[in-house]
Amino acid sequence: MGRAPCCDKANVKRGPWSPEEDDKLKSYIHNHGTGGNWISLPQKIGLKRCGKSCRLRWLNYLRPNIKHGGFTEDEDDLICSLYITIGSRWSIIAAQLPGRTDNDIKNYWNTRLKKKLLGRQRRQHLLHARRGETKQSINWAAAPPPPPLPQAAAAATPFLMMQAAADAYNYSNTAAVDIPPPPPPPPYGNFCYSTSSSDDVSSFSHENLQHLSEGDFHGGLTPINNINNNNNNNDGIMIPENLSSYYNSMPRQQLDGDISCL
DNA sequence: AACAGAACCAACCGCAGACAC
DNA sequence: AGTGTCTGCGGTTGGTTCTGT
Repeated sequence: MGRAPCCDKANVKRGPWSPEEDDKLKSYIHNHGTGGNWISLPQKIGLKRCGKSCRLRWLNYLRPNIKHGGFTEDEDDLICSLYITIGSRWSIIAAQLPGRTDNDIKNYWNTRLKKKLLGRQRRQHLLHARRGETKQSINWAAAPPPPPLPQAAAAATPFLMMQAAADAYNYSNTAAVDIPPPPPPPPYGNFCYSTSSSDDVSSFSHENLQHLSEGDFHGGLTPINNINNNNNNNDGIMIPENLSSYYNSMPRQQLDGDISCL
């Protein structure tokens, strides 16, 4: 036999929390802790809430030292770098940002940061166009079969795909005439991107990746805390040292799936 | 001033893995 | 060992606020 059901959904209150409910939850947890069981907690306090809802409320808003809003440029950069590195693992990203919750970061990313990043790409694209610079065209159909990548380089693939998504965005928003959007990028697309951009996050071309060894990603990683101190010389993919082993242990297929939303 | 659409964000939903029985 | 619940996570929804016309 398993455990008792979570809660009777017909008899639980839903929607925004009142200050009274917040007070009850906060003072109970302050005095007794969660007791390791969120499901039974609302009953003990006399709250008509689902245990899941209590947990969410506590973790995202009531627990001490939570920061809301007012994300700094440094935090923006860190979130972008981590997203590029590990995808939408919000709990891991939140763990790198003291006082921030995964929900907060997720909302912030979805509503602002994603656009900000794409906006940067777009501006850069326009700048290149204005200067008369040309980028190597992306020939999706004719791309040769990808040679095997070193494991760590393969781990960077989500970033390349994100770049491809950003470029697809640029193409579809800057063209004078309607050009059909490019087809979805192949797993290891034939991309070419500047590595000297003024963007906070720089990239490697696929070709460059071929010449990188695992050491370039592991031993020679740029520690994530250094990102904030850098200017325009971030010509690499930055992986937090304490996350690189975790990240590189993940199956590639799963990681690629992380950016399917783009 | 009124309305529409966009942006924001708190909360809910559903899934997968962990775990109790 | 098997069953079914619990927990934690990421994705999504829907209400509220903001902004532009």
